[in-house]
Amino acid sequence: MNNPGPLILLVEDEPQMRRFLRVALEGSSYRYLEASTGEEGLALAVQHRPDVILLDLGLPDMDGLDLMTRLREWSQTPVIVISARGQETDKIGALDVGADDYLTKPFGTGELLARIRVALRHADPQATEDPVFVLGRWHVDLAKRQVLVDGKEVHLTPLEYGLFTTLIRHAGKLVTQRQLLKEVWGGVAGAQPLYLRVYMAQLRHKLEEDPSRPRYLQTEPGVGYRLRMED
Amino acid sequence: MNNPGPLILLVEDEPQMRRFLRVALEGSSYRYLEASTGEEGLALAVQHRPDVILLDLGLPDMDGLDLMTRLREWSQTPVIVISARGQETDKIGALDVGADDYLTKPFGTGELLARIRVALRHADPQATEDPVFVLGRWHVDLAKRQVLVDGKEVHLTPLEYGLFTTLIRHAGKLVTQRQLLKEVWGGVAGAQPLYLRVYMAQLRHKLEEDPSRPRYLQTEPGVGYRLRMED
DNA sequence: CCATTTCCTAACGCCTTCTTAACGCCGGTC
DNA sequence: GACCGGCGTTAAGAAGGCGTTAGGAAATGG
Repeated sequence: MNNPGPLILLVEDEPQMRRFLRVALEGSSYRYLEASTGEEGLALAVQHRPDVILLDLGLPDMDGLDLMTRLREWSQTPVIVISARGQETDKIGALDVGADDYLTKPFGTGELLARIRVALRHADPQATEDPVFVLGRWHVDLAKRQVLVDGKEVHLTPLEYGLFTTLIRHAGKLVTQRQLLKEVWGGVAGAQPLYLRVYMAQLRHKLEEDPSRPRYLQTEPGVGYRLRMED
Repeated sequence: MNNPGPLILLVEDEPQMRRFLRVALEGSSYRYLEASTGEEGLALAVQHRPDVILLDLGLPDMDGLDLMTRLREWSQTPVIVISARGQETDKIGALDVGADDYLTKPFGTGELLARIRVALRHADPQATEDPVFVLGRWHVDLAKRQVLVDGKEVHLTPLEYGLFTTLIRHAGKLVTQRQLLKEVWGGVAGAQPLYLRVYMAQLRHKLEEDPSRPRYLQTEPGVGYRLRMED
């Protein structure tokens, strides 16, 4: 469950490029390592066994192709080459000594991340998980429309689920009664604040440890409700 | 079997481009097939099981991404997308629905061949079996359209099979009634939720141990159905 | 053209879900 | 300290959705 996320190794000597790559990887829940020379990169690869390697060919201490060759003597880790040189012979050379992809600078963050996903998919075809909202003992998979409490599935009716996910969408923020009624009941006339009381109670019974003292599903008297994020 | 060289499938509608690709592959000891439409491409893929597919996104009869999706339902064959569109969103979209590489026109013959070699390298030599979906006592061979329960073949009508595989394709996820009707009945007007009730009942009778208490084919009242994965 | 399979449709009873009402609790106000 | 409004809780009735069955229409295949 608490998968720490794939590990990416950057082998890149230019500080500017390293910063760019770091920013690209941050926020995508990847862990990453940095090396500024080929030798350092090889050492880190041996030590930490990254899931993907991003390799700049223009290194100061050794040729990128040599590094590829030495790496492939013992490791099948996917390598995405990043290079300023867009010559076809460069690409062919890198791909033929074992690189899995070749990106020419400049390139976009989105494409890089997509190609990293492809590389990860190749390494482990099974692992294609949905984004999951986690809070305390709750795991909510919006794609599956599934709610787990302590790993056990809890069934929610359409209105319960709608109310719950509306609060999740505005996690941490206060949501007014009017807003909840509009988003969950679809703006149909006849929706009353009473509904919220009833369904919040049902949600707390199904989800909260102590429904009478809700930890996360909190009431903001006279205004609305809030999904509390801090612990 | 004597290895006659990898088989490449070209899916490309422009004759000019097809000629170029054909020339690129000739002399490299590749065998190749050609399709000028998406449907033809899918048919050839099913029949001949190519080792690599070169796919042009700009097809006349169907969207390239749809073709990718339908192909990935049963096949892990590496796909190299070839496109005139170099937009980053195009690349990301194609890579995320299962493409293994993305080449923007124009490109060099050498690079294409190198990327084909990468794709062939990725293809696991021993993983040539049909993709089989296994769940409990069920074995579903998506390529052969064959369903086994406890090793015994169970016959499903086309609609039953379509409904079942649609749920398999979204295994674990909830599929709304609207979605099922659209994907199985093809968006034809007149498709009613009643159909789902009838065919789900038939599926449960043919597949579930206790049809009155389905273990896998579950109803989400008011929303849709789900193929439950966990036990 | 006939036999067989497959699909559509209607009817009925059961079950989940939604709505609504009643009541008790808590806090604030006069 | 009594009143009042907002909230939580529970339960019961209403409404709608679902499973099931069966028979006729349509499509399929020889």
